[in-house]
Amino acid sequence: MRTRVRISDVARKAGVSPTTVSHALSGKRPVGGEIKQRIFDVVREMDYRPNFFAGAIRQQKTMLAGVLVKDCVSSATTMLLETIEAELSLHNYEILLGIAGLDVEKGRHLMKKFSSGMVDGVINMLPQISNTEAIQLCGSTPVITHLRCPESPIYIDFEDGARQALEYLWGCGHRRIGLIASATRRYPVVDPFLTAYRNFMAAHNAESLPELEMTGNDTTAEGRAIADLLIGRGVTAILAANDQMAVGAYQAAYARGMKLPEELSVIGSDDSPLATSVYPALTTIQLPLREIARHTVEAFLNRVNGGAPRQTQVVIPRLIIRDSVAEVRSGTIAME
Amino acid sequence: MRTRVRISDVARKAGVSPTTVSHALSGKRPVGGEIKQRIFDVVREMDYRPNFFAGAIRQQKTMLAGVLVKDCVSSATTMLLETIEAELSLHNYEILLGIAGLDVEKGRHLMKKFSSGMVDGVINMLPQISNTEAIQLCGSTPVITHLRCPESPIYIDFEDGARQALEYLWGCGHRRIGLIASATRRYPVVDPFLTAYRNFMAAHNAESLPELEMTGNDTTAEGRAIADLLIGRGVTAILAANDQMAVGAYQAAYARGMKLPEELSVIGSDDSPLATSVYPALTTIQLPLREIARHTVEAFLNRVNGGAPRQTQVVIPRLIIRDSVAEVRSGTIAME
DNA sequence: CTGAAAGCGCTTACAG
DNA sequence: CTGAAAGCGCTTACAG
Repeated sequence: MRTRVRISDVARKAGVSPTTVSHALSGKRPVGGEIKQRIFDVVREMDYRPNFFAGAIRQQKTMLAGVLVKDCVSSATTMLLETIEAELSLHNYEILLGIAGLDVEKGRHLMKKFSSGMVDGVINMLPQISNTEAIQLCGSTPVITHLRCPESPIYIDFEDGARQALEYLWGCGHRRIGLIASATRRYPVVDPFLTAYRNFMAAHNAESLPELEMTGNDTTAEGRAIADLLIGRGVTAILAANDQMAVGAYQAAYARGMKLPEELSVIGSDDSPLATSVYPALTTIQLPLREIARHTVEAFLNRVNGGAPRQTQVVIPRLIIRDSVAEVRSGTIAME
Repeated sequence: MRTRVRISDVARKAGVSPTTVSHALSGKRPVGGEIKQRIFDVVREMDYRPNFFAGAIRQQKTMLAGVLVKDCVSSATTMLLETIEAELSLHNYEILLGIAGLDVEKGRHLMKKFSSGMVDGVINMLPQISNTEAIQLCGSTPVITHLRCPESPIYIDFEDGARQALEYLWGCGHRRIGLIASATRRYPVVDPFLTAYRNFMAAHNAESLPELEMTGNDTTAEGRAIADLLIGRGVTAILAANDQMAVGAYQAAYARGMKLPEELSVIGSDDSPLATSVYPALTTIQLPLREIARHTVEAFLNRVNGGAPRQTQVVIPRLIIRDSVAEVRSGTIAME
């Protein structure tokens, strides 16, 4: 029972050569009608399945993409992973999944292991491994680093997304807007949310208000603590660099007995499932995931097939308006 | 550049046979100190990495576990996937990930593909594919179906978890408790939450209150709609079969301007990241994930190594008390 | 239209 | 301690 049936078993039983069985199955060469029929019958009867890797080793292709992620729980990764999977499976690629946490060593280990012939190429989404290091670790196996570097196939214009959010808040009369930027998103240089914030305030002749620019580590708990500080400093609205931290702002407000969105407006980023789970539903910056996945996979396939790296594609997020932003009461606007 | 270096390249350069290189690397046979040194030097210099599958095919082991999941977004799957990964990687197994959605055909396709020598065994977590069908699809490749069947290595005693939650609510004075059971969890027979609810009410000489037993499809939206009905029927507390639906109950209450937990107590299940993202933090039933993953992986390895299926292990969830349950005001208790 | 033989890149009896 | 040869299960020139 535990012993697999091989192509030679099928050949023997069908009274032909393995070569013919192989060709009948792959269709790469014509095979006589009657013989073909007999082969298919035997295949069905014996439940023969060609050993995938025996073929792969001969053809020098595994049809596997190694995908390295930090975790599988945070919604940003998870949503991306799922769209990338969908896109890859369109091209008959399966995913060899590596979950490395923030452990540098585990990341390196996995990348080396994957690139020893296990996969045709790897997609590096690990924050702890730079593109340069990834290339070195992967040797002759092509690797693309997902974001965070000039060589990434995709550049998400977070700055524009943040600008859209700020414009919307401004249009609703908010003048004292708190920012919770992300400490992990440092490409280019600093979190684009911070750049957007400063540029926006400058463009509107508002003071840059450094006491309202904060940076958090992406968790709800941190979002809550920072938001509490910001509320203490009199903000009427908060823009957070991800939904987790935005939801932390909800908690800070609720803990003070404030009403949302009347007493505090909040905007998040990512449009994770969280955004529609909380009350009121969170207005948030949505990433064009399909587009991102498509470009990423295209770049991956291109590299796997020996093409040169392509130009980075710029992608623009979009503000999804839900129920977490209210107009500032006229009294407050007059203050301006 | 794109051409890989083979063991024979290393052997030639080091002036030894491939056999010796192989043994030096695997350590399966003593190799002379000086020669060994030379081999290691050449390996480093040429950046040689043994082709994983060439070895695998010879050894009839791929060290890959095929894991089939419905999605990668819902937190229950995601948390489980991550713990299983951690456990598998302890045994040097990597995960070949298949995301099948609810599509029956895609699930079948992946299972067949995986079992054609790609993996040593598969872990089936797809609701749409029963254990019987999985076994048939996998042929000679061992497969274990994660939950939902008597042959599963794990049985989570959801009924006991629900009982704990009901007892806690009862102890806080709640008498009119609404239930939102899960439509997808039908093993054994019906959602154990429903069984627990009926048994509990019977044991406390309470009427079974069929108008308070509802079933939802696991989403926040559905949880909200059902909770709205239940609130209309005068419940003081709601027990939901997952956190998503529990959070839907939050939304229903907030939409009516009710205060949580004073005017409505809520308990969820799974202890997903959502539970600590909402306000007030959700009291919920926690699954012993580590234990589940450990047993599952043990069963997997056992089957892969030719062992017979083992007995199902029963695992008990545990109520995590946070801030979403309040005591019923004395006036209401008097009603009893 | 069909088959015998070589080869993918390794590992492992077998022989020394 | 070392190497030549066979073999893992396929595919694909090569020959007919």
